[in-house]
Amino acid sequence: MTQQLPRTRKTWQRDVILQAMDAAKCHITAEELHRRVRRGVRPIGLATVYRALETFVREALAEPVHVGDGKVRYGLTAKHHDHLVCLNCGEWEPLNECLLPRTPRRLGTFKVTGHQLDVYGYCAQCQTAGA
Amino acid sequence: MTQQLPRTRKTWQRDVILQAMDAAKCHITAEELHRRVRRGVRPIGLATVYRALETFVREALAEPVHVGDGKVRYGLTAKHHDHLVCLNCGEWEPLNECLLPRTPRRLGTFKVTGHQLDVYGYCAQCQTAGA
DNA sequence: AACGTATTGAGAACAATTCTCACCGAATCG
DNA sequence: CGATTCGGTGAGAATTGTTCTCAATACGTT
Repeated sequence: MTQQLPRTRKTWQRDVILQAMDAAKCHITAEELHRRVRRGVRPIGLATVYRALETFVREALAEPVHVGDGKVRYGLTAKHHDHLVCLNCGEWEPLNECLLPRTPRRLGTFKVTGHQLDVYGYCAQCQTAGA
Repeated sequence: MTQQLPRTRKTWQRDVILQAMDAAKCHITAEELHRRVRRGVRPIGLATVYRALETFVREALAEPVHVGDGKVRYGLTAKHHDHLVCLNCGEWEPLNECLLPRTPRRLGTFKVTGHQLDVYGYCAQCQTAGA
């Protein structure tokens, strides 16, 4: 399944999408990103948002997260942070301190560029609810 | 979104599903689980598999993983392990050593029961391909 | 400026997951 | 032990996040 990376071209759409990601406080879904990005003068299609995100991920510029519901969320690698996820209610919140401060650069032949950590458990509310 | 946990009842279907999960070497999808489970004497519906998995997750018996494609995979918490995920080709593999051996039991008011770590980067093949 | 080719947009297509609803059966209570 | 209650089950429909299609556009190079 190895693929040669095609040369990526610079487009104003990707710039806008990157700016929107940078403006976001936490990881956001492609749909949410699309909603924000379409407010601009020139509309950007949802498919383009998905494709841009795919490219960003391949370039290790962005990282996918899968907390909570079935939607994938994306964030800039530069603004990396992990999450607490409640197993009972599904709520999640960003985690300030990174529990994995220094990952090794390599693991065997694998070249490491980043990570995504979800800490599972129960939030305060669900604990008192009898979880 | 807090929900009271209903008392869960013991059913043979859930036992079968749990056994199938225990027999699996790594995390597997609900569909794959269903395929294995339907081979038995009495068939089990796909919806039941999804519902059982949801219950197991709420009880911290199983943990969801989202490596690679768009499918969610599940594994027993007891057999926990993390993954390496290639950003370019999407391939992934289980990671033997856990990079986060001891998570704190609590983080603020949050009660920690486990975690899921995805280490991102590029596999050997994609590195040589010019990634 | 012209060319080759990656990128875009809109909607259709696809697929993983959830929902619906009638029936079943595990746990509880008298 | 038998009745009752309410969570669980099955099959398929429905939902919805994501990818695909294809003609048109526009980077970047020559």
